[in-house]
Amino acid sequence: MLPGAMLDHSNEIRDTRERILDAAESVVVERGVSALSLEATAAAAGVSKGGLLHHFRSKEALLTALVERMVAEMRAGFDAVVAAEPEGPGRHTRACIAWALRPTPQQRARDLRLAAALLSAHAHDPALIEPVRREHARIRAAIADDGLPPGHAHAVLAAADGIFLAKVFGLWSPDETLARAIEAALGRLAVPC
Amino acid sequence: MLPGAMLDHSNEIRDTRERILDAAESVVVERGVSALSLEATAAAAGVSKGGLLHHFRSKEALLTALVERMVAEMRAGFDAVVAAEPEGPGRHTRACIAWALRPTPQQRARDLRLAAALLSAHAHDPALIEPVRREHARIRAAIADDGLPPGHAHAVLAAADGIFLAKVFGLWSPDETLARAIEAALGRLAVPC
DNA sequence: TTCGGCCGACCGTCCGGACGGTCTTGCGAA
DNA sequence: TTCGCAAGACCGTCCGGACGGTCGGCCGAA
Repeated sequence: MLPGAMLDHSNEIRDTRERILDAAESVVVERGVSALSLEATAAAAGVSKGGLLHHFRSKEALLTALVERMVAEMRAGFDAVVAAEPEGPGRHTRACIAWALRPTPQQRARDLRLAAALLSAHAHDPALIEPVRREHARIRAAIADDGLPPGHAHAVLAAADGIFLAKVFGLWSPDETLARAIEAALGRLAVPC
Repeated sequence: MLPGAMLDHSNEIRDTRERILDAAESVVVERGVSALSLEATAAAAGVSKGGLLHHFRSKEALLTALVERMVAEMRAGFDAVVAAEPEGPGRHTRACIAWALRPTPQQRARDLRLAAALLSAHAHDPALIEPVRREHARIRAAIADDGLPPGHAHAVLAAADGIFLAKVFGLWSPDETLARAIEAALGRLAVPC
């Protein structure tokens, strides 16, 4: 056997898991939280129900994995935005602004999927989104130690949360012009005074 | 029969409906969205399942009524806060700040119930929260015509949304000190410049 | 031949909703 | 005033279907 084959095999296993997670998100995005069943997920992933349960021993395990992957993606995305900001006071706060109001195309596509993971996990059991709470606390800690007045930094964080969570519920999303204006307004809070 | 008795009867009917709606919210608050079944709601309301279905012909009808009541409460609450703000530019924007960061004790107690209605309705069918979307649009319209730069006003609205929705998911809630600091920071965006 | 990923039939449970019945209430006729 | 009756609030049971999860077996790769 070629080493490549082993790699392929290993990747296939991993791909199946990822494919199932992708499928679960797709079901929620396209048909709503209430349609997220093991059968529907398996069908969308091109796998039998037994096959799905081979990878995730229960629905809760599936949702836990969904949340973990979501948090990892959010963390990586946010950290990348932080890295793109110049060092100095207000760095993390400005990163919040950029993350919420200057989403990359990939981020834009992923937002709905992150929302799907958050909503479905929370609907099944609010305790499942504990990793999200921890990640939020991590960002709050960075924000609080950002060299800005705490009120300013947390106001910006709240606004970023609001932009994202309003999109989660499909309540509202600013158009490009308004996004730039909001960005400018929040920017006024993100500089040392 | 006394006239009072007729009134009592009429009130009882109304109370039963309200009691069922209260019970549904209680079930969600105490046991999560996934525990919201007609049976559980009926039991919590002290009514049989048949009795519940007499007042709400389907689960969807129950959730629709829940959302309608929630929106009416939010609208009344917000309008009251607006009325308490002095007239002039930025009035609605400052009302957003007060609504999110200076909740009355009653508001505080109701926030969890509003969250329960929002989450359970959205989980069942995202289309059910359409009234919430309309109410949000109404507030946006008021905000946009508030005599402030649109970016500033919408930044404040986003922050208010973020405070509330973060509480919906149990992600975070600022303590009293931080709330005052955030209020002050947002206040800087809510005055004509 | 062994092993692990995967299949698909099956089970027990729960849920939404239907239905027929009971009791109280309001009201018009006698 | 009283009696009968229609209406509506509410009850308790039942059913069809969907869902989460189990289990024994299949099959290709090592």
